Amino acid sequence: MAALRECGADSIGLRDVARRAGVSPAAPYRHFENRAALLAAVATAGFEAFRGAQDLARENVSEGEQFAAMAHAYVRFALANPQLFRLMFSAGLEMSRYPELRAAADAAYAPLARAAAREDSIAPEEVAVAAWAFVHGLSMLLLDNQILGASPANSEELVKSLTARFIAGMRAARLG
Amino acid sequence: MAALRECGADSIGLRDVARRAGVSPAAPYRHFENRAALLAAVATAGFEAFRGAQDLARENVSEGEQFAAMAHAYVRFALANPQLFRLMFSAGLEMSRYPELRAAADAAYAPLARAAAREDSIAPEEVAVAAWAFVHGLSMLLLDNQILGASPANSEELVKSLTARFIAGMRAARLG
DNA sequence: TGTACATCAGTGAACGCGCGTTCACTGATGTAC
DNA sequence: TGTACATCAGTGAACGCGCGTTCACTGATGTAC
Repeated sequence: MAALRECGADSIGLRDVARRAGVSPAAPYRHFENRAALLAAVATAGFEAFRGAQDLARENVSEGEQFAAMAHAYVRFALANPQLFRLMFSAGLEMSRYPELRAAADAAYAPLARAAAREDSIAPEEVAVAAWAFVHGLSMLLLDNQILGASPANSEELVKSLTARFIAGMRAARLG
Repeated sequence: MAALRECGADSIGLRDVARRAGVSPAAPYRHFENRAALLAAVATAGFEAFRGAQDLARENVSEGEQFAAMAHAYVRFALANPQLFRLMFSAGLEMSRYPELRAAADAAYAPLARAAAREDSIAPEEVAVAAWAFVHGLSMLLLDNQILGASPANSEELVKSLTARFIAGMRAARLG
């Protein structure tokens, strides 16, 4: 069920979901209180899949390369599931009203944050947020086609070199 | 006219704009071909205002502090004009169909890119995009209330220290 | 100076559409006796 | 083993709504002669 709307159009609606599930528009109300609750559930599933991708990315990778691998996976997930990614981060869902969503989002962020925090023992939380901002911004700009000369299709090299550069910055600052 | 919709609600519609301008729903068609053209025009004005804010931020600031000043201004603009910012970056406007929009967006990015490029003479364009991704991601995460413990209201300190950290990284990597 | 005309921003009513949501209902499933 | 009943996912029609867009129109403004 969660898979359907990842490749969706411009926005996600309750009727869309019902249609794709081959079911009448009223059927979702058997399972969700309203549209927002449904979206929250989809976003929660999205964060869980995202977390899975992050965990997968850091498997069989030496500790020093984990952050890079997860950053690549972060952007790849965004580009592969644009609608889902937007829903997860920019749909204005009230996390406070959906505790599982909050939990899933936090859990999804944790591995990346941990890997980034390892790079700076003095201010681990700060460096984690900075790293997050970097990969998230890169994802967004690519998704929104804002970077002149880069498209979601040909972005892999750009992502790799920018990430390497960012990591070099983190490490150099730590040593200095 | 451009000022009205900055404090708008969840999304911007043609009828919204007409309503706020105190005018009938059909009136905008005297000036714009359709909704997309109107949004493109608003976004263009947004980028021009954004560019103005960036230019203002780097005035009377020593060269070494320009990037920091512009990064702060970038985030401040996003938080002060959430709807406009989203329209500019995430509304899926086809820049190729609206050359003035493309031009305004490029012009708005230029000052920040130039300041970032000064920090690394070997790969100035790369460092510019990385810096952009960082400030953009920070803006987005704050706007979307994703950062636990930070809200648009109390974010100033966080932005300052993260930016300082990012700059330290850029500079340390350059020297190393 | 005065009249005729083109221009053009704005009107207001209407259109078709898809949305979220409600409603009384149907029909299959599983459990109690 | 068979009957009665509760549960519950899904139906399909309807609701009110706001949207983007079209249409024939009005009325003011400025220009040509």
